[in-house]
Amino acid sequence: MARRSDHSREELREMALAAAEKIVVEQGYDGLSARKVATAIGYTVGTLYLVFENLDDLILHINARTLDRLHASMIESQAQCGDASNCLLQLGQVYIDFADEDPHRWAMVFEHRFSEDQVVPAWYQEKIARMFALVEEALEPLAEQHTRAEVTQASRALWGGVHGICILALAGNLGVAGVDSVQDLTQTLITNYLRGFTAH
Amino acid sequence: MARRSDHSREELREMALAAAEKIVVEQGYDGLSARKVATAIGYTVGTLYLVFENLDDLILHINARTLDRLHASMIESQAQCGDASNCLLQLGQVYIDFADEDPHRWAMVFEHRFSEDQVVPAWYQEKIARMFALVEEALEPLAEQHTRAEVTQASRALWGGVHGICILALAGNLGVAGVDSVQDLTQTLITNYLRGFTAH
DNA sequence: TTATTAAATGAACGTTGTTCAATTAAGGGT
DNA sequence: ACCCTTAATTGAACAACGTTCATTTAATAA
Repeated sequence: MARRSDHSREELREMALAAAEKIVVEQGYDGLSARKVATAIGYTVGTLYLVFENLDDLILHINARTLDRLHASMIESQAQCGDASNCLLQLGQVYIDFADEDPHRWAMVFEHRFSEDQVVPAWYQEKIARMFALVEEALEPLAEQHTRAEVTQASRALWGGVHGICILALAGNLGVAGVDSVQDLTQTLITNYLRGFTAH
Repeated sequence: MARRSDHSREELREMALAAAEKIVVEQGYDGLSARKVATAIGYTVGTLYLVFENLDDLILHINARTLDRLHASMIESQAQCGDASNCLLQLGQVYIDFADEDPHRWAMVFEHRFSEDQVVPAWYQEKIARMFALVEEALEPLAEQHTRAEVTQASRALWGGVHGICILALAGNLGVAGVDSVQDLTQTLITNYLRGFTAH
């Protein structure tokens, strides 16, 4: 039934995503364009639009992969991390390392604004929620004195905080240089926050 | 000596900035274009480039204004804010309110990435540093047990944190709706952080 | 061998940032 | 009153962008 196809639709998607990721990693978001991706996989622009709705759709799927890798790293760090406090510190470290090692891909997840009419699909939102769930889980052992709602609240506040340090540092707005300084800031935030959170 | 000038260079800059701000406020960063600004002030594109180096330069100056207004709001909130802890809580509230009331202008300050070769001028960096200095000042009374360097560190961690909540909430990544929830999160972060910071 | 049909193309459209030769008009000199 | 100088302003031009879709290509079924 299939006509003229060197690659299936699914193969095409995979090739396009891989090529696009390569461009983003090397040249940042601004370096990405439909024609560049198409050329990189040996096809023309038109073909790209048979496989993705538009560029935002492509970016959404790249971001989904990035979030998957980030989540995997975070999960891995929780395998044997000691006490609850240490587990949270490790989550922070993994998060900062991840952003530092692949700033362009990370930036695209958290800085790219999708066009307002485009709805961010539920399965994508879930990938973000998953990250916070991990923090919430790590926070649980320290929260005997708190309700469930308070723990949810705390995980959002704490992780929003870690994220903020990360984003300001990467943009060069924190007046700090080097990953180590950013790690220090993050550890400071987490440590002090937890001390406050667990104080009776 | 002056030839054909309905407006001086300085007037032109002012008009362009005002028009561009209007566009950003109403349509967001994506709605901004050199031609739109030029049309809005009754000139053509070319003229805009006599007065600004390029679009990034224009945006930099809009952002500078935004930072000035933000700084003024933060200063004002510190006039009579009670004890140190309350002063910091007020700073947080002002920050969130500011972002909430003018999300497009705020987003352009913290989400627009300037092209990498372009150097962000010192006077601009200073406007960012000024904000952190304010936090540091408010933190001072609570820091008897800490060195100067630790207070600087703490102000960056804390304000990075507030910023992170703000940015995630505005992007809709925190699963919360309404300014009040964001204010709650911020207050949670500041309160717990301070409790940890001041614990002996 | 031909007809069918899906795959792939690439020209076209409207938009973008940016440049710069060409044009315009105001003031001073005669 | 005239021209000439000179700064102010223009707008056509360029390359690149996202997106669309009539057209072409080629693999299969008949």
